[in-house]
Amino acid sequence: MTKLESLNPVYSQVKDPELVAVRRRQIVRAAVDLFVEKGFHKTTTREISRECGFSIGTLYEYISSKEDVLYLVCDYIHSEVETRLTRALVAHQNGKETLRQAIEAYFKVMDELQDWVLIIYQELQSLPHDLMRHVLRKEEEITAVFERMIRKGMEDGSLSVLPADVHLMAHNIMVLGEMWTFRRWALRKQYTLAEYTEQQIALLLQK
Amino acid sequence: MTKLESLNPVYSQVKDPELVAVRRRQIVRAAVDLFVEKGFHKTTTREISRECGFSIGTLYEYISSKEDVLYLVCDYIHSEVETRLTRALVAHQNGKETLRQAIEAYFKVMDELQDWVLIIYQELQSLPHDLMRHVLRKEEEITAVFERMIRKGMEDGSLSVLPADVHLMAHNIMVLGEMWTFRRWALRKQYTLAEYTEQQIALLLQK
Amino acid sequence: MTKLESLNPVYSQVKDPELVAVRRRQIVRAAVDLFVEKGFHKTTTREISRECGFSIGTLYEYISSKEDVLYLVCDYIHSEVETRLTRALVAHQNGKETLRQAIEAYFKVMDELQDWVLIIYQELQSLPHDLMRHVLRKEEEITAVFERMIRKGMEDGSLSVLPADVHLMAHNIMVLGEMWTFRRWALRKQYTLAEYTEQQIALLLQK
Amino acid sequence: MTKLESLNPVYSQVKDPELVAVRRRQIVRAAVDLFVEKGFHKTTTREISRECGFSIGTLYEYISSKEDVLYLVCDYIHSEVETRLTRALVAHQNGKETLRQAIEAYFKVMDELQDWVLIIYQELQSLPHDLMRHVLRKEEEITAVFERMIRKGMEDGSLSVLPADVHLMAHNIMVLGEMWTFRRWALRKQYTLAEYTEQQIALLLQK
DNA sequence: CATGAATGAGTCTTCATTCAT
DNA sequence: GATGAATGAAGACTCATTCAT
Repeated sequence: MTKLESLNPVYSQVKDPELVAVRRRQIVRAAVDLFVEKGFHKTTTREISRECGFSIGTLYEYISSKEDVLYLVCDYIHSEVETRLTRALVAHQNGKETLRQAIEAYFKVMDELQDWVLIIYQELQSLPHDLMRHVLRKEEEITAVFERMIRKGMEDGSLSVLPADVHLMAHNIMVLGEMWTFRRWALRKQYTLAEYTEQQIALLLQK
Repeated sequence: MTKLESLNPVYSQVKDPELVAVRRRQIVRAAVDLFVEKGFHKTTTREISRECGFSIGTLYEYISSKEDVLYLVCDYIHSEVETRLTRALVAHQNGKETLRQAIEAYFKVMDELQDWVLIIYQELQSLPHDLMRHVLRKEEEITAVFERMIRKGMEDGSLSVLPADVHLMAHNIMVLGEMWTFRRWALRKQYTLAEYTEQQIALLLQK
Repeated sequence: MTKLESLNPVYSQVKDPELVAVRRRQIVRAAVDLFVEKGFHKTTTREISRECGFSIGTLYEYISSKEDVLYLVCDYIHSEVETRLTRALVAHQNGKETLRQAIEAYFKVMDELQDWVLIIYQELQSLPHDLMRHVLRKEEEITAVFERMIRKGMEDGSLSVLPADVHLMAHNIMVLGEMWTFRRWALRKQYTLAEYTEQQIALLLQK
Repeated sequence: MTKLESLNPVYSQVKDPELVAVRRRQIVRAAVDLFVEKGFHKTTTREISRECGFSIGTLYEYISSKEDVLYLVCDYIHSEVETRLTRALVAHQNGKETLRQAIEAYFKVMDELQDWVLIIYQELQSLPHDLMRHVLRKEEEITAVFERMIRKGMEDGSLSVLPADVHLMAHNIMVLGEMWTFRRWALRKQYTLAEYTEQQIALLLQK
């Protein structure tokens, strides 16, 4: 955590890294709820500090702009996705089975964190360029997890995917998982998460 | 056009429908450019009116809130997508071939209008609920176009898709097309549009 | 009417005095209702013209500013008060009885036109100085009616009022009548119009 | 003061009640002058803040709408009337004499604060309903002061008023006092304050 | 470290009035 | 005489950010 913190592109006035971590966790928790409820633009810094339980002045001791809060939130959400995904991953005999379970786990995480995932989809654009790059890098890291799994399956012969398709397929898995959140207005009318997952896996892995 | 106008949820003070259509086209043209450049939130109504070449008062004769402009823009973009897609559609002997060409056409449109499509993805959330519904309905209409094509292919035997998968597949086509715009930060590094299209079609239609 | 019109301080583009009178009657009728409903400031000229049934351009053919409408309305209300008051006046044997009946009639008119009278009380201040003078003159004219009656009563011996009090008493009658409208929030809880009238007359004429 | 503050229907962002009181006094002082000069509608919030000596943002830390300023002003004026009236009241032997002196004092206050009283008469209508109720309640409280005095005079036999007339008489005193301000265009031509007071008392107390 | 009052540029929106047709 | 589209100054209010305490 402290290592991540030191890489953190968000500047803080306060020097005690322990305290910074604690306060930022508070900030993220408060902001996520508010962003879910009313979006980034309609949430004020005052509301965030109030929800955090400290003053607006204190808030600005730990960030240097409202966008920083959005970055912290996006970063946290990605971490949460990663954590939960990793936790759910179990190595199986063959790569195909591992991938199938990973997709299932991933879609489940998307469902659990749908409001949060939506924040990333909808508010990312409001980040300044350098902060956006950080977030996109994380997205790519998660994508890479799937890419590695696909390769595993190809190596052990359980999956037959063209080498040229591997990268794309990983992206597809990511997007089709996120799609469960950002197309929920259409998909929820027709599918449960289980049905959606099963059918997408079938299409992806070409039964 | 007048029929579309009458269905239009955006109120105008001005009674002449001809003029309303003309002015709104101006508004959309100006706003699209500005939204592409700086996003909806960072674009001011004054900038829009200035770009239109008329006064802020005149702008408000044709809309009743800034959100209306966003709606007009989203609506226009969807219409443009629909128009170009329809224009590109040619019936072929079998449904599979028609679908393949449709996907190709659709992806091409996504590429051409990528900045515009991005607006819908990024700013839709800023629409009031009733206006958002209108936009989502249009999205569903386009999705339905693909659904019908898939069914055609199933009927003439050129496509073998499970009935339960049809709806989902149509959504996947839509999303994988849009993904070319909202994941361009990753995809452009690896694929040209032609490559991307070819590979996605291969995956979708399971050669 | 045309004579009054010619004295009218409100300028009209239109030369046909007949038409001016007709249109202005429309304007007053529309505006009175709107002013009662939402007050002068919150009523727009557009609303007035819409309520009149003609365009905003036409409205401005018959007035030269929004304040003119207010003046026309105030003037009309005063005329209406005067007309109804005059209509109700019947000469009796003695002046005291005449006055008593006049007060009764006046209070009744105040009650009937309470919403209108309120407009004068509340919006008069929005008139430019010269128009306000016109309205106040009319108020004085009505006051003078009561003054003359009191003098009649003094002359025929039915009323004993000190000469120095005559003018003031007339003003008091006016104000106590108007008070029935502008203090209705308090008076209505305690009195009917009949009770209010009876008691005020008793106090005024010192039974 | 804090007790009054807690009953205050005007919300402030600022927590320190001491400071709120100080700033609001500034606001009232600035606004009263401006309202006297140009009326509520023609006074802008920017002018108020400028006159206060602080920024528009600061103004809005202590109120939440322009109407709040009007309420603060009305409230202050009433308080001032009450204070001055109370200060001037001296208990005399009998109730009639006390009342006479009270009326005199009240009329004197009306004269001193005529511009301020006029604000209440002319701008009250611009208050939202709930704020208007607060103001009217205060008006009733002052009215009740006179009512109690009249009853005192009835009890000690110095005044002979019908029980049914007490309430009305109190209202009449209030209105005839305020009339000195809102009919000054007519009354000033004929009376000095002393004359006006003397004659009204004579009429009210039926020599 | 924490506080929160102060700032003021910036935003959307309104609406009385004009004038070309 | 009638119309109504165009104008743009003006107004209320917001809110991210700072800085003295």
